[in-house]
Amino acid sequence: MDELLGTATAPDARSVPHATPFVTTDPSVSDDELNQQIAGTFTQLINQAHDLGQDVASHFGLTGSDAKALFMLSAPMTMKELGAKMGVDPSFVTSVADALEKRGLARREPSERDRRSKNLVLTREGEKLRDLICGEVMARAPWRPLDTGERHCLLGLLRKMIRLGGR
Amino acid sequence: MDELLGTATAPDARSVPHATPFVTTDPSVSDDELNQQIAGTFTQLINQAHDLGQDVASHFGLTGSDAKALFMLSAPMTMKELGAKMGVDPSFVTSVADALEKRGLARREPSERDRRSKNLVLTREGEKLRDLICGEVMARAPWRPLDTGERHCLLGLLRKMIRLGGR
DNA sequence: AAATATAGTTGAGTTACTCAACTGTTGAGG
DNA sequence: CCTCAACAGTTGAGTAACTCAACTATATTT
Repeated sequence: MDELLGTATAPDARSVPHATPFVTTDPSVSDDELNQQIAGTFTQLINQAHDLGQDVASHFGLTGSDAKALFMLSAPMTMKELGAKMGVDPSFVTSVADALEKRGLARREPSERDRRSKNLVLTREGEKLRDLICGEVMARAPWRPLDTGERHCLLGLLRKMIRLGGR
Repeated sequence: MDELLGTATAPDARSVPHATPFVTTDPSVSDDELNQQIAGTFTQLINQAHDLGQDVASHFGLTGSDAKALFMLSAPMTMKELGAKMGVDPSFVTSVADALEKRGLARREPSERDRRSKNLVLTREGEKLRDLICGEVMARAPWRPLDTGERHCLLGLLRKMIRLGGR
């Protein structure tokens, strides 16, 4: 966890691996303007992505949260872990797990190490549906119009934002 | 990896104005993997940004939607326009407008051209609060760790995604 | 053995919406 | 001018996506 930054003094080229943007810094745009424009497009994109998720999920008869959980359960994990990964309260994990179990997409398996905790495991059905949904989302993902190079660049920027922007 | 640096072809420059990413396309990462990783970081960022919005809004005693509306009302507009901009149902605009009006942050002004429609206008208070919130959000925005060049690059990519990725 | 912490559940409440049905206004066609 | 469909906004009911407080059943610490 603590390779957080590598170093604060590292050159930019290293901080965003695989994506070294050589940019024509346009001096006609002030920093404030730039930030405003990023804020605008960013929120638009967030809405777009959110709607995409909802749309695809409901198309397959799931709520957005259920689909999100399905996606994250590629590897089995305990309720607590899923809650942490989804960033939600444990009680909400219960209702999501209930929903998935009711549809036969996942099951709770008692942990052997700790009888308080339960592992969530996808069933075959669950895996199949996850793959279907995943494919549909990818096919309509917002980065569809970007070429490979641009995608690498995007990933680098996203990672830098997450590493340093969290909290 | 570095040997490819700078070999990116010039034509890319046209596709994303003001942001010309010369990218080291790493062949060790498959397209599928790349997309998966983008999907993961992207959803993480979306959550982060969403939480930021909620957090700042509630810190100022507003709901997230109210703050969003406040931000978008920099220029006055009709309910319908605000609904379109926020991407929500007209009926929800009513409740947001009610909330803002009740707090004295905005008021409904009857349109002169069309007596069915009403313009939403921020009060002085509304403008002050919007600026406060805006400042707070900017100070904690996820692109905080990006330098100016990287921000231009990001904006270019975001715009390309919105222009071509939307429905 | 007792006290405390932890994993998960239940129930109540909130926020952020949508949808269907209604009111008052407008604009186009007869 | 009159009608009538389309439209802006509102109301009320319902849903999705949560949180919070309180509880149960284990686990860990003392």
